[in-house]
Amino acid sequence: MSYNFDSFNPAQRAAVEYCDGPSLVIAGAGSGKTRVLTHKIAYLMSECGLQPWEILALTFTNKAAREMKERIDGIVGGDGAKHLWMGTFHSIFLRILRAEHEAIGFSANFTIYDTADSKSLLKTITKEMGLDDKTYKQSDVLGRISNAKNRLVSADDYVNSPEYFKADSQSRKPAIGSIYKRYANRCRQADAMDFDDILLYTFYLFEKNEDIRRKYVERFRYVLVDEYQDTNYAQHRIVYQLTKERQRLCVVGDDAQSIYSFRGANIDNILTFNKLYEGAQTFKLEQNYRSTQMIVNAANSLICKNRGQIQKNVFSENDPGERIKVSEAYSDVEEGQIVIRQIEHLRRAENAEYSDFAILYRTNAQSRVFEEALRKSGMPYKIYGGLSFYQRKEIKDIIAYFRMIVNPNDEEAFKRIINYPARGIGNTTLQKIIDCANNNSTSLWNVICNPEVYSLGLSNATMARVNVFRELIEKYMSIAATENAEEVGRGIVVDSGIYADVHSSSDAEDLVRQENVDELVSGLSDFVQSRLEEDNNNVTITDYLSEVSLLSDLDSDKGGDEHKITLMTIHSAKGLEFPTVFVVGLEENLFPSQMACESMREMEEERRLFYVAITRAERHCFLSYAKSRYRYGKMEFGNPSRFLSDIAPEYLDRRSTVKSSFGRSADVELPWKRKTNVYNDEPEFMRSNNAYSRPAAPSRTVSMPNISGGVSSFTPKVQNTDAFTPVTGIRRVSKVTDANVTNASAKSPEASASIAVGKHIEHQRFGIGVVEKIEGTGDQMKATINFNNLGKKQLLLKFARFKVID
DNA sequence: CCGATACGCATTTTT
DNA sequence: TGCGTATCGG
Repeated sequence: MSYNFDSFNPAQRAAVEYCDGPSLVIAGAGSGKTRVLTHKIAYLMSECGLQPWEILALTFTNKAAREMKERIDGIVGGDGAKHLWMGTFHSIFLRILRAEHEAIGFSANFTIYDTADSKSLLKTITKEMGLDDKTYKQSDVLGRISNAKNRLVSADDYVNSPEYFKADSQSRKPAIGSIYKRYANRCRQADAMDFDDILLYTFYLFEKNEDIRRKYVERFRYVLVDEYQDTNYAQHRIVYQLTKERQRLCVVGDDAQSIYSFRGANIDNILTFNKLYEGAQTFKLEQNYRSTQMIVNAANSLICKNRGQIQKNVFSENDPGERIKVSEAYSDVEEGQIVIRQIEHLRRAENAEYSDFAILYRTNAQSRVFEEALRKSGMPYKIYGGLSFYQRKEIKDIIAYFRMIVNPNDEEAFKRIINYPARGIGNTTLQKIIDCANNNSTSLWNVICNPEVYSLGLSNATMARVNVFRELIEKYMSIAATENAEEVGRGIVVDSGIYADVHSSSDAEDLVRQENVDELVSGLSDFVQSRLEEDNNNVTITDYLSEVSLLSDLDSDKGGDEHKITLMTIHSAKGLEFPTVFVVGLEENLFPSQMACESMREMEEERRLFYVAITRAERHCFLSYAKSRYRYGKMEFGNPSRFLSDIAPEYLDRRSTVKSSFGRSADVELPWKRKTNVYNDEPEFMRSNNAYSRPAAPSRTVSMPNISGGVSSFTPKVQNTDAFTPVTGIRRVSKVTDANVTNASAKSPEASASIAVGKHIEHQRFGIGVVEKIEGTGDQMKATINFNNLGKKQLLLKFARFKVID
């Protein structure tokens, strides 16, 4: 009956066991946080009598949610985890908003605008309002709006707020309020929400509909929040709405690893948790099981330079380990070589795998040099970051068609595809449609569906072209509810002319587009397939869209990427660990970033970022900086990062540091030492975003054409197809042609016939498992399979792709 | 309406 | 440097 806590330390165990009231788990880096979280959920189910659907567990990534579910199934056995309400804030609340759409005045199929859609709409709006789009840069304006929403400030609140108006006026952007107002109206008109709206509307849904709030309070008998240090105010308040009566919640996080305040995360949520939830128990997980003592100590000595943290004592009882090595390189290229030499050395000395290494940097642009160096030396690597699959133009175009079919009022989708592929509808025509829609407070789609009502004033020829488009969309709208997503998707890709368009030429660029389109279609096919296997319902394009709208960069760990060196930004490395980590580019104005030097808040966030970087390392951690590097095509000279001197010297090995042969010596007279620490922190209510650009720091750029010639010859090709070239975003290794896709979805009647309880089968996606139960007959025949890696799943044999192996 | 060329401007980004 | 957008000419 009692839970097995054998392998837990006292703090971990206490954190798992305490379920009666609010609790805050401060989980130092590498302290087994995920383990506590997953076991706590298992414990709630097995020891506290909670059903999985009575538990709400909020994470920050889809990947985290997926991995935790798998681990929970592993602990509990069976497939209970799939009934948990576990997912990102956005996906969980989107689900609730769709169910309660009437209460917020949206239709059930409202669209989610991604950042590009939002910016595009803002651009349209600034133009309409006759504002200068240099003063009202879309990214700035969107940042402001986003920030307001994250603080639960609606458009109406905003225009009525003297503070916001004053701040905007001071930065000479007094119209932001009216832009926000107009933006919000347009989103509503288009039946669309942006990412931040998901939280904003959830808050208002609960705030204004007590009955609905009660319903979910009743449902969620226990609430858990992971990465609490990265929640913003809106998320924090929503959690409070759901937990204030019962107070049964557990938040887990580490204030020292808060690195997303630029996106609105508010570290105060975790720092003041005990005030909001009085009597909350605090548990500190302080033993680090990941890293050597040296690494932990070095990280501690760094992070204690920040103020205002929760007191804790992270320690390691692992090997003492070796000091952190610091290397100085003359150039960015040499820095790459240093890293490579070190990898070669450790491969020989410790028999290390390529996958044991990670190269972490502050900005994506830094990946170039390492890519080049690794390619030259023939080492396999993979790069994370860059354009995700769903951000590619050809993919966005297709998705825009899907969006139109599901919600024809979607203005951004409309703008994107009205003339793609080209059908002779230009900007003038589009502008007329938009103006007309604005004047009549309706959607673009309504305007083209009722041209006589809204007197569009288009020529007959143009109107005819518009009608072709309208009929195309209408045709698919009418079949979207009954046909499955794959049929609809294939149909639209061909019918719209996209297929012909990407096949119109065969240069390298177009080949990539073709592959992407094929990949989307095969992804669609996979999606339909896996949904069909698990239940019998029709899988529509609406289902598909609601699945992909919150999937930004599809976690590319699909396989085939083992045995490779990992290159990524420090931000994306959060939560990961590697035996050996290289933190590169430790230079002033790069890390810490130039942008962070004005405010202490941001400087401390940079320091936490460095802390995160170091604590990714299990055994070896290497730091490096280059005295010169190419930036924006120019050679720049830099100084070593102040962070290097933030680490206590007894944990560093700076032997390899060569004294500078030109310029200033690294350890003497550093520019920031002359500065007193006066930071211009913004007023509290507009903090933590990038909405206002700061005055640029004086440039120290020096042009050095002679040197630049030599170095620029390393410049990699843009489009590369050799074997080591990583593909950013997701990749499916298999090339799936039309024919293959159809074959792949074929049923396997022979397999279904020979299946029996006790037999082993190999499923195409789920791997190997044992048949535990068979029920139903004919098309309804289902089997319960216990998969080795995934636990139990019910499959509908009619659709399942597997073979019997014994 | 589309292509070519010029300009300007650059963090981090789980959603 | 190199990408994304703005503008002009066909």
